[in-house]
Amino acid sequence: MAGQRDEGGEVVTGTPTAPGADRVAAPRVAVEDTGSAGAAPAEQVAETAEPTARERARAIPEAAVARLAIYLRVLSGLVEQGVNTISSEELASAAGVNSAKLRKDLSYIGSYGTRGVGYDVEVLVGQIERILGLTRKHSVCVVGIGNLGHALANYGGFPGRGFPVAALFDVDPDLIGVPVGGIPVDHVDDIPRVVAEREISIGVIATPPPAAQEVCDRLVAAGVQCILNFAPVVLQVPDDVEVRKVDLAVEMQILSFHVARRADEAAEAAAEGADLSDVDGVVMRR
Amino acid sequence: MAGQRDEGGEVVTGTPTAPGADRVAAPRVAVEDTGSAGAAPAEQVAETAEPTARERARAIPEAAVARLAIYLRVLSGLVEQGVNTISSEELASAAGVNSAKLRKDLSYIGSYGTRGVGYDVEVLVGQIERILGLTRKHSVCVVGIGNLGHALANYGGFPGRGFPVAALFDVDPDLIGVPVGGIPVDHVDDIPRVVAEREISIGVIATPPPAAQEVCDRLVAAGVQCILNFAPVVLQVPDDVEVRKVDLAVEMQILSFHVARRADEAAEAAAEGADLSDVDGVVMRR
DNA sequence: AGTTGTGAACTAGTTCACAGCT
DNA sequence: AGCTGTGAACTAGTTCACAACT
Repeated sequence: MAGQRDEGGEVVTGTPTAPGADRVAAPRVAVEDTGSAGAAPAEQVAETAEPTARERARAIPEAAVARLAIYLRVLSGLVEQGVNTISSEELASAAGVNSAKLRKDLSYIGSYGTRGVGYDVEVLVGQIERILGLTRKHSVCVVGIGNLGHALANYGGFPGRGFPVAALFDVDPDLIGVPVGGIPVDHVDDIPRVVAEREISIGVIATPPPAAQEVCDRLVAAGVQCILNFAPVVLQVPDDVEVRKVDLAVEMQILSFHVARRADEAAEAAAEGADLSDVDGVVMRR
Repeated sequence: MAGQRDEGGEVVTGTPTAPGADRVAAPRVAVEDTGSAGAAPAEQVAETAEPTARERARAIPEAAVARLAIYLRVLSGLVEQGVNTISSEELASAAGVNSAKLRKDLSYIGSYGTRGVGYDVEVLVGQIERILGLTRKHSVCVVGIGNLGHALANYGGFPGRGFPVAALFDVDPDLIGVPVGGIPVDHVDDIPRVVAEREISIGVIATPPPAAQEVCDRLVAAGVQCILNFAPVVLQVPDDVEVRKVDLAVEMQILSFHVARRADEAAEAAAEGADLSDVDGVVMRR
């Protein structure tokens, strides 16, 4: 019975060129279009149209990927409760989506259900983990050990297993060497070495805004291709780097927008329906 | 070059869990849907087609709202730098979107640009603030004063101004009364009283997963209609409550998916294009 | 009978491209 | 000459509705 809203978040896959040459801007070469970027020798390989297993993964809509992660969490809970089988209707309601969407999402990863019965919980867990790439380990580093960085480091091994925090970085000399959540903080200057040594594939930026872009550049230079950015800044990265951001200010402002919209609606309703027993004029409900 | 992707959100503010029921749905009835089917003659009031200021706000796509918040941040930076005017092209690039999208987004809030010139930075700041409801104060409470709760409380007055943290709650007796970021922690049992007294309109949930739903219920019962949820749980709320979530696990897993996809593509490319010289490393193009 | 998997229809969101104003 | 604002075209995502299967 609930209205639920799911936030995507923003995926920023590459942006204009180098950080320095900011306003160069060749005339708008649209997104991924045909053009082989300028001098790049990159030629478009033969564009085969056969849907291999790999193609399949590529074809999963971004929005569905986010939901698969949620289904996985719900399913993991079910495994622990000893549930073996579940229908799309049940799983959907536990995940806060409707069943058609759930089935469509699951169909992107294959056909693992049994008609008339439902889905085998363990099978589904396995398949979603496979698609999400959770069968391999992804070491994470956190840059910026302030309030938030501390909190993140202390989660000790991010969300569940599979995302061990393998390094922490900061610029503050007083912090270097100090263990937080069991891991000693390194200096950001050591990013190249440490990232390589510990095979870090995901970088988390929790620095103050002014430092974020430079930290990002360093991570990218060190080979990190996936970044989770908590700093309220729009990062500029090359095309082959994936950035997701978590932006408190934006979230709060979106909520604020809804508060305002709601108030306006109430005012409007009150204005015309002054006669109606407005009842739910203000807050209330339940 | 500029590959950019922006993911909006899913809008299910009033999902009637009843699968068949709806379907009538005149254009926008929305939000306060059929719920009170019986008594209240939810007459469609005069279906005026005039775009009042209010109507306008309602019509802004969710995805655009999120971006407006980003434009606002960029613009605020420009104000400080003393910039007076900016073109859609420039602002777009600073915000990491393309100019057509930016202009379309701004058009939802009105026409404040000057053809041949651009936008007046201060005017735009004012208008976006107005639309996002930032002209009023939105008091916030944080429930769950663990690592994350601490970090949030210490931001002291959330993102910029406008979102003062007015209360903190926890269940731990050792925490009650202890000031964090200047605010003494109250017991969750006091949610009803404190929320009312301090006119809190936004609740932030930073509790462990098992406690999240109950805390949410309490906040809702206390009249909070907007919730930002950090707990990895799908909250069930009534239709008139807006929930946004920040889910670390999901973010990490989406990144993991992209790492995997990338690796697959690389493998694939290597498989067929073994002859090609391009070899410039991993992946390219999307 | 019961439930999945999926084309087809629909809705939301993005980009194009250009008329219209300064 | 330049830049905004926006209909129209397009793309992505969601929901419907039902055939296919157990």
